[in-house]
Amino acid sequence: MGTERKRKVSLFDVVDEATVASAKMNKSNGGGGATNHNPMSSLINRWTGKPYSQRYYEILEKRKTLPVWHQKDEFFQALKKSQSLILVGETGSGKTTQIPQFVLEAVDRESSDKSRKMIACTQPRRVAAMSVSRRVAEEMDVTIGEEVGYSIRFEDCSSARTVLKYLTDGMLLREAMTDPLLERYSVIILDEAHERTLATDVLFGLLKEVLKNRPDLKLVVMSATLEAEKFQGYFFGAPLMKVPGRLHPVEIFYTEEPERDYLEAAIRTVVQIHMYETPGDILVFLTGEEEIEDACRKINKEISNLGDQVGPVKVVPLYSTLPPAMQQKIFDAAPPPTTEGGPAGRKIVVSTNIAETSLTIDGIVLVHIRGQGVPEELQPGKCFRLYTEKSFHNDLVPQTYPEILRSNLANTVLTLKKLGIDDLVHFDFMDPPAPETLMRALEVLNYLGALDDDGNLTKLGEIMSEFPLDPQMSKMLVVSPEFNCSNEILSISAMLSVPNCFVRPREAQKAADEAKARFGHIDGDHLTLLNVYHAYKQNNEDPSWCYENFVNQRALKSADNVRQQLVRIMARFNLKLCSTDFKSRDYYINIRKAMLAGYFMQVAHLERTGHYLTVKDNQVVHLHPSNCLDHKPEWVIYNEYVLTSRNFIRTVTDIRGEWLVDIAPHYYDLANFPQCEAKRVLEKLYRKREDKEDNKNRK
DNA sequence: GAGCACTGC
Repeated sequence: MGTERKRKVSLFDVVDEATVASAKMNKSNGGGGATNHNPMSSLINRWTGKPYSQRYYEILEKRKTLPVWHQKDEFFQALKKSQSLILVGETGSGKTTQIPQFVLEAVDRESSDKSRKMIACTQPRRVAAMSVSRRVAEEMDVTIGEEVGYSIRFEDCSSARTVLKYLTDGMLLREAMTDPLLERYSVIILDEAHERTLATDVLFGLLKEVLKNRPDLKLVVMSATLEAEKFQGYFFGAPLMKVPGRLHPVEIFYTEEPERDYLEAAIRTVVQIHMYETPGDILVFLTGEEEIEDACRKINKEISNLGDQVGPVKVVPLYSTLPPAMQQKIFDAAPPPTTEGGPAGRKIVVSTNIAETSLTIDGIVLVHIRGQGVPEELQPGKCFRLYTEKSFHNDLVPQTYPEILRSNLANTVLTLKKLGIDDLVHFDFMDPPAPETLMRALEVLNYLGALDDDGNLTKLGEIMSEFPLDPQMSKMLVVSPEFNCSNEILSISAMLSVPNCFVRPREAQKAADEAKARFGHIDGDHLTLLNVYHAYKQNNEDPSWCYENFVNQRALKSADNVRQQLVRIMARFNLKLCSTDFKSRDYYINIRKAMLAGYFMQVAHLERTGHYLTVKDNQVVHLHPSNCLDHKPEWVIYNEYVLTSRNFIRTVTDIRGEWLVDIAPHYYDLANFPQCEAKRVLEKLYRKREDKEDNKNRK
């Protein structure tokens, strides 16, 4: 009874005025310390049942300066009135951290029922889901993973107590596959909707359906100004609320002349900022992992060469394949001065575009960018652009074409089928893909046996849809036990799912090529990848072994992670984990056959002219020079078709024509096969097979 | 004889 009363008193809105007053009072008393007598300390945290910490009040005071706070009541009313709501806010408005808390407060007012449903807030990127949820947990004075949590691939940091869950859009889509009405949620917030990821677009259409069937569910779509009216029109004319961004003075500097070597220019600029600018952290944008690691090393080296005349630095890389614990380092504080009163320390974050939007790193005041992102609203500071002003206006065209209009949809269609969407043609996409693209996807899934001839999901398709992989790869995995090699196919799938594991530094190309050749398997690149994985495990995942053999340890570690996830899914469907005896001559043959069972649509045939032609669509292709074959096989399967200086097929493996006829006769049905050399060869193979069967029957 | 990178499950 007593706790009930305390809880009611402690609701956020009641706390507001009083707490700020108390925080101010504490501040004027000399602030902060636990020894202070806080007159409001009797206020109890609604979630933990304990008094709020001093820090809570300090943070609350800061939160109240965010633009979004001035529209809190307006938001409550809009949310109450309408099932869906569009919220437009620029970076810096505080929407990502505050709106979910407002929603929580609104829901909490309506019902304090313990069996209440969760609030979901989606983000397009993992780092954002993780970092924002931590921030919100701190603001609410609760432990991350308890009342506030997050769920991303490989890491579920939530519990039965969780009431507010941040997750990636892809993760929510996964959840919808087992819970099509998303019944564990009462409110769904789609953040950064303007990014229009494939998952967001599918969620749009799905949620439109779900809202009809669940009058109790509410949807908040949050977006930057772009296309807000389009969202409004799409979501039944939902009310639109605008939140201004925080205005920060950001000075922008351009280079006078185009930079020849932007990496070198970036490093030079960072060093100069560190030497001459006022304290504040630095954020640098570069293009990729290798470049970032390289830049971090060089920055560290250059600054340590300067000795004591400059402050200490902490250089932190940030990119998606970095393990989460390393990504968290971007939130570490800048190092203190080495000597008392000496030059200030600085944190330097060197990042890909994952930090470009939707991520606020405290203390960043100097932004230094290359590329198309324009994070001007971060905080007061300076932005150094390593290109000319002219180039900024003329050359940097924002790419706004949604992913769904650019992608192969086989995987998306499989997901939609699993979600119970039968009529894809009439599915309410915000931007419908071309019908041919959908038809092509349906056809591929039918050939793979995931859909029957009526377009219905088969048992096989249902299992395939559970794997976070392309349908070809899931098919190969699901059938691999029939070829007695699921362990090996698991390893190959994992290796194909991570960034290229072969490192080839400019200064040691020859040594790197030699190292790669030692893993080479004459039958193809897939088997070479298998060799690398086996060698990595046999050497106990030793980092120095990786370094000496020019393989990227992070890629292998991540492959191992992916493999474990795939193993769990295999177990869920009682798919047997098995291997052919390594000494058997069938060991590699079985693996190659299993791969073909998934990739029979990605086959090329060597013509007498010496060129490869892809089957059915007859495109001239070349083996990518990174391949490790010592011969030109008559038939190959390939993992990727890359159009660069020529048409290349990359990651190729030798397979036999006979297998095509045995494993995928439905695809290699010559009745609808274009005239070509491959067709004539296949005709012979079919005749041979018939003869064989005749002989058998005669015996 | 070689275009790179990034995001998500």
